[in-house]
Amino acid sequence: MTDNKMRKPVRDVTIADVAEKCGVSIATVSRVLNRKGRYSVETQRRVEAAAREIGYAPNHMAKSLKRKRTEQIALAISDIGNPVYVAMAKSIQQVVKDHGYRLILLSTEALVHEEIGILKSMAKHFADGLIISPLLYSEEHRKWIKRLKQPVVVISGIAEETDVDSVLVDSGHGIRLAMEHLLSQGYSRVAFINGPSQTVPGRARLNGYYSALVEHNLPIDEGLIIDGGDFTLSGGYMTASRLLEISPRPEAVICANDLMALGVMRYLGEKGLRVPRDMAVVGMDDIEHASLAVPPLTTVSLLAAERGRMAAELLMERLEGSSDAPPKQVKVLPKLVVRESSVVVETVTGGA
Amino acid sequence: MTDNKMRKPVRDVTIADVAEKCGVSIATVSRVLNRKGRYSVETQRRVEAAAREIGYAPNHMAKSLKRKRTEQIALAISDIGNPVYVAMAKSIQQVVKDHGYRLILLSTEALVHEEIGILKSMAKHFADGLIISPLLYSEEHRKWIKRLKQPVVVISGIAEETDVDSVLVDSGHGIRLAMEHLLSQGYSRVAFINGPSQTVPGRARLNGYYSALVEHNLPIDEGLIIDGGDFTLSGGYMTASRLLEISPRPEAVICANDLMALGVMRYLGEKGLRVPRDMAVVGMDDIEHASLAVPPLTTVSLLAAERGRMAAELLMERLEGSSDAPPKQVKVLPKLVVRESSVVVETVTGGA
DNA sequence: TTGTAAGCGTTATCAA
DNA sequence: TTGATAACGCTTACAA
Repeated sequence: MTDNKMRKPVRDVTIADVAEKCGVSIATVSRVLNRKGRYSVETQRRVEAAAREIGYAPNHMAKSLKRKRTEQIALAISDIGNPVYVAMAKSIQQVVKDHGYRLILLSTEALVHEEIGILKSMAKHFADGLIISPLLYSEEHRKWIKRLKQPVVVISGIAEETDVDSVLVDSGHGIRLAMEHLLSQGYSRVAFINGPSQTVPGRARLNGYYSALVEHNLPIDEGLIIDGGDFTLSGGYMTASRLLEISPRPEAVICANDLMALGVMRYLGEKGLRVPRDMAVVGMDDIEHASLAVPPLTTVSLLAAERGRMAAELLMERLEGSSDAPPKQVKVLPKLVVRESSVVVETVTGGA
Repeated sequence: MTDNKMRKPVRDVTIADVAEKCGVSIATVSRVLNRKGRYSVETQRRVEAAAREIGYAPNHMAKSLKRKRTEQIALAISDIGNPVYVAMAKSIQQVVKDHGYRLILLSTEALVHEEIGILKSMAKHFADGLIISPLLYSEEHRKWIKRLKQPVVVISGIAEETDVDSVLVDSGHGIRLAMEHLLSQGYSRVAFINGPSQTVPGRARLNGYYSALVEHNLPIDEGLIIDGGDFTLSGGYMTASRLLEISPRPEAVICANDLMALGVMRYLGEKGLRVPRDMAVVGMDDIEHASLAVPPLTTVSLLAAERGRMAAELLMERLEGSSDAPPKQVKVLPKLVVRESSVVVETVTGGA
């Protein structure tokens, strides 16, 4: 209301301005503002007052250049729409913030060249460290990660590479847990809807499915395997129709992730099939939507939040401590979470 | 395998190394690498070869300091777990990338002091521009935004502030659309589950509910209003019980967003109530899950993706063009999306 | 067409 | 306890 046409000042206020303002050198100002070195209380008072008064804010670019650190951590994930990555991001955020870093989230939209692009720009020093959960682990990934000066932590499936810190979870084993559970419930014809099979998680899960079959002396029927597309809700929904084309109809289906499982359940619901009575459904990831689905979805937790936390801690350790310790691989075990979408419904007659 | 203990080089390769390598000055290297100014083809060849050979990557901090631009845009959103913000982020990402900027996503976890923190650190020049969708618009927000040198675009409800570029949507009007629709379907006792009522969207939606009642000469019954907590799935689920405590039971419910509506539908489902037969449900936002819910959820789209795109374009315009043009406010109209969760089910007897 | 040199805003190493 | 001053790695006049 009162401010008439006052343009924002064109040059911004620097350390030199506050130095001049209170008649000390820029060195002193820097010392006071960073609480480094020695200075009198009186000087401190004056510098701080001056800084506040003229609205000084340290220039992050200059600081970074000089200190050779940006105080930023980059997190590269393939899809911010996927609750699993959201969970990871949140726990990572927590850890890095506690250590004084800002987390910057980079979404690659599942594009490999975007991932590589991020790796490349790490070389340009726009962050001090990187946590990446690559969909693919190509030779190019390896090459770039090796070349980087900053520490990198990979969140992935089983170890593709032992040269780099990583947090691993064997999602294939998760699929085996799911299969075991279904068999124990009496289901034996179990279909599998996979995500993109060329990706690391896609491949791991498919292999898990195969080895579960082998493990239990079940026949391998390629007709029971559906390539689901893209790990999304609508991906699951859209491929579900192919599930119903299989004949005889499978008794249960394992989906490569919860989002797809949810999509499948919805399709089944629309077609009038009841879960688990007409078909049992198991997912993977244990996202929030899973527990609130109707019926609540049985799933295999891959402990996303915990993996995130661990990855962040690994990174902080590198950043703050022994940067030349040998690479660490920390493993996490998938955990079966049984809910109603996969348990045989007995006639409820009150249990004793 | 072959690489024995070769430590990553401690100093990284600079423009000076390239210059030395091919016997030209650093100025020439800079010119070639930035394709600026004049140089012979021969020089270009040599510089480029040398750069590639010794693995030169421009130092982003130095470049930023000199050029006074980071080539980064910050996007501050309150919850990366909310699909609405994801949709926004994706379309913003698209636009800024096309203009050569990197988008960095900052999640405030709905904490106001985090929002302010981001505003403050903008003053430190860690990004060239900011898009923010504040939950609250306090005096402190205003103060900081005004002080910033970088352009800021606010994505919000109805204009709180005309001093800054903004993309607005009147979500209160959206609630009115929902109400109108429900009334047209014959529902008249309509409850309202709100998100946090101290937030901008919370307040706007509540006001929308009131004015819809007034508009249609309906009695205002505070008993029909539930403060839902936090705009999340489980928030909706958990408050749904209070919905059923209202007596007589409302015929329909409008939820302040889809996530909460989905939570409500699940609760109702568990309690054996059928939607819309026993209670109609309408949400807001039109997230992907809404169309795939059972039954598909009627909702009011607030055009998140489009608002994101517009905000980004506004920002790019500021950055590339007339930075002293008067602030722009662009408005977007909420749109009703009718699905099955709110339409009275006639006995289906085949249409003409 | 190329090179020299002056910054960008800091931090940090010296002396004073 | 303070102040000059030299970097940090780059861009960009200005000269040559």
